[in-house]
Amino acid sequence: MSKSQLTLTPVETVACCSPLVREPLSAERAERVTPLLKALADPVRLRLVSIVAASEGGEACVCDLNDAFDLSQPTISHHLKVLHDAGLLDRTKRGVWVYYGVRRDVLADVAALIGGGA
Amino acid sequence: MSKSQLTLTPVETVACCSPLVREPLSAERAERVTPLLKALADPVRLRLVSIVAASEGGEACVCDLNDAFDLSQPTISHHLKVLHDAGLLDRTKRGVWVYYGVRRDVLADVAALIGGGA
DNA sequence: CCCTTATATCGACATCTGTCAATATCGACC
DNA sequence: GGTCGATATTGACAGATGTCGATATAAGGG
Repeated sequence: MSKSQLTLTPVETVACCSPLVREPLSAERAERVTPLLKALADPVRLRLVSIVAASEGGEACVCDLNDAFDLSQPTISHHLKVLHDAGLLDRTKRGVWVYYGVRRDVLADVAALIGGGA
Repeated sequence: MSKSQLTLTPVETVACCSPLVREPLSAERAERVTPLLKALADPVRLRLVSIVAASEGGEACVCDLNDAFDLSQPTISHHLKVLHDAGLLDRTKRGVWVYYGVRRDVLADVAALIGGGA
């Protein structure tokens, strides 16, 4: 690990340490991991991740995602941005379309943090 | 399962189904699971769960939890209530003290939902 | 009984968040 | 270059959330 502990991103932080139940989480680690959980803690975003993850190749076009919800296009775009900024979704532009792909490794790290001691 | 799907609690819902990445989460399931993630998606509550879970016997006294934070006692009490209401922590009163214990099974179910396909 | 100690509830407040309509940007195609 | 379709950004607003101080409740000890 070349980066200083002080500059770890949420994704790096959640990947680096023992699960919740092993030893108390430090305040700094908790602060850095929380954005990932906040990103998942919304019904629309949870479904977005799920739809993307369950799609072939683990990615889906925004046009399809918009159709899956009864929400405005800007709202979906906003939620996708939140998930992307958190590091949970990759973004790829192909022609006019944008595809979001799930970071399964990050999901797995989050899961390991929460349930790693069970 | 004796209860109707319509009355499932968050804890029951998260325990019952396939992970995010297997098949798209329905809107109703997403709505029912989200409270659990919201409960975890706060740095103070994440640390509370961690401290409780890492304690001997998987439970800790509120008095100790208060001391671990630079926050007012009502604030900690509020966060513990959120975690308890979500079904993540058990509450036991022993004499004057209240002990909160972690529901490892629920944590495991949440983890399985998020990372179950990795 | 009263007092003390532990925990919860209430009311208030500032901040954060989800949503939309309007608008901007970016690519492709004519 | 102009237009059109796909996605992002902006600004506004209502409602949710985290925090506190003050107060309530509950249990034990004198």
